[in-house]
Amino acid sequence: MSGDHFGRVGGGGCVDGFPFVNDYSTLLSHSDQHGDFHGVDESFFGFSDYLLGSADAYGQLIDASVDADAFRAPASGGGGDKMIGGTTVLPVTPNSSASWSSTEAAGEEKEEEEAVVVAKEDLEDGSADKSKKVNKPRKKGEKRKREARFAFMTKSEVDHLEDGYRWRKYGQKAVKHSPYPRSYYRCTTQKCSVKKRVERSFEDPTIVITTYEGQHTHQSPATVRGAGSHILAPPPALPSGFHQELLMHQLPDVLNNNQQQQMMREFVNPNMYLPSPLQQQQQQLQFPDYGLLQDIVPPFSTN
DNA sequence: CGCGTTTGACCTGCGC
DNA sequence: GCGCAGGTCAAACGCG
Repeated sequence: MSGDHFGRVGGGGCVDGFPFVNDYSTLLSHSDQHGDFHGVDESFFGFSDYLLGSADAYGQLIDASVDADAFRAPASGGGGDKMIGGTTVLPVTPNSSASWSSTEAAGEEKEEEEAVVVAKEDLEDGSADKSKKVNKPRKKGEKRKREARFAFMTKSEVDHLEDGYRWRKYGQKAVKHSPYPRSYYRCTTQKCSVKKRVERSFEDPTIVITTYEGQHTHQSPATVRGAGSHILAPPPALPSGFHQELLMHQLPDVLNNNQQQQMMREFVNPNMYLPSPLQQQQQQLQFPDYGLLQDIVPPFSTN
């Protein structure tokens, strides 16, 4: 456990000096998948699977780098000393060679560009052949593109958490061994291919597991419209007593602080990053029970 | 009418 | 090769 601690959520609502109205305990997971992503992929899906699996296995997964007891706590419904009283962002992917260095990230972008080109060609060439419903044929041997992912658990009564972006649901699937379905969302902004999956933990139905994939290529619509503060307003549809707590977040230790911060901003909402601690404080105080994603970001913004 | 959701069908990757 | 599970598509539908 000598991993880099690049963020710590104080149990009393303090994050490295940043006051938090909620004592979010966060532990996110992230994976970067490109080339032969097997190792990383496994770590990611392993993580997901463990979330849905037994607590023991769950503990096993993170045993290598994380205090299993602390990790297990969320599944127990956050009893006792508030899940991970002081959450430590801990290294994951012990065996993973995955890295999120800027060079690799750039490589992935390139890969993605190529994918887009291919898709375009398919569209033009195969426009006449639309008999096939789904499917743009991929180059042979080409693996399905997977963008960097970023997952976190949230204790929430609502499945789809507001994060400032607009999402369109494009699918829903039953999850094996879980009574709760998994929903698939895509960012509605054109040219933005960010996706997100939302599912509920079957072990603790109060926990929502959200997985982002890809990076937004635009500003948050809400931010653009509402000059920054709009997105922080609680959604009107929130039930009374709405409560959500971010349970976990985890970033690979191969990232340095700057990269982690960057990821957080890109994955979640780049506009939620507020350079001024005072602004952060004001916003958080203003909306104590909402905006989990905003609340994730500050801890990583404190360098 | 535009936008978002629902839902069944289809495709892909992977393990056996 | 086959079956399963995850992921995606798109028509149909609902809502404001």
